[in-house]
Amino acid sequence: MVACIADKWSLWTMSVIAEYRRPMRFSRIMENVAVISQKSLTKTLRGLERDGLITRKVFAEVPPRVEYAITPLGAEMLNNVAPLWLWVAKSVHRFQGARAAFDGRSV
Amino acid sequence: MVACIADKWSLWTMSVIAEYRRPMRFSRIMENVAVISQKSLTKTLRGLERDGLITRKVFAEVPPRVEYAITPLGAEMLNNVAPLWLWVAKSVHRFQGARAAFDGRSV
DNA sequence: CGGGATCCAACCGGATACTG
DNA sequence: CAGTATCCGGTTGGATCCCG
Repeated sequence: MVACIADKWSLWTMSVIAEYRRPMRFSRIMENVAVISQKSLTKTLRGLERDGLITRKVFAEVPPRVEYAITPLGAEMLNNVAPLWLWVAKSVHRFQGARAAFDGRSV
Repeated sequence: MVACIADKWSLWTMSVIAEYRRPMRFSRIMENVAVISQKSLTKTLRGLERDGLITRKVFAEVPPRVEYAITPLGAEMLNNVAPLWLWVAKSVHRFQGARAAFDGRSV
């Protein structure tokens, strides 16, 4: 549990919902998380909801409408992940350098 | 790549090596990461070495000796992960609360 | 539209056995 | 001691079909 940090899609999905700044529908989320399959998105959203990071609101309409939104806990988590994410982005070249050296040394 | 953050064992392994503050042998690492299998530890260490987060030094002795140590990049990464880790630890009860509410509501 | 159900390939990680 | 090699069950995630 709380796999939302390590999970392949969770952080990306959360940031998409958070940046939208208003309730977001399933299909719109799927557009923005791009290559995710609908099965994985469903599973990811359920997990996030389960952990209290997003809310899920179903409207009894035809066609159905379901809206997702970030919770305070979710927003707080994103804020806490941000610094690390920025550091990684800033340091990517160092990882790549190390990787290249490693791969090259045994040629 | 740079899966070292999401990976199941990488962070734990890194922190064990870092806290040891001197070169650490394979078997000692395995003792401290407790339940890890030796296969997974080997794979984890190789990945960390590949990303430049730890060093691996092999001594031509019998029996063999291999020593691992944290690199500056590795130490820096741990420092950047620490705040998030602390926040998660501090907030675990909130996740648990959300989880309990979610599980209980559909009974 | 927002899924659920099913099938399937790929991968992960543990257990065990063997080795230089 | 520090791995490598093999097997194997469980999970992940995509693709497809169906449904209210």
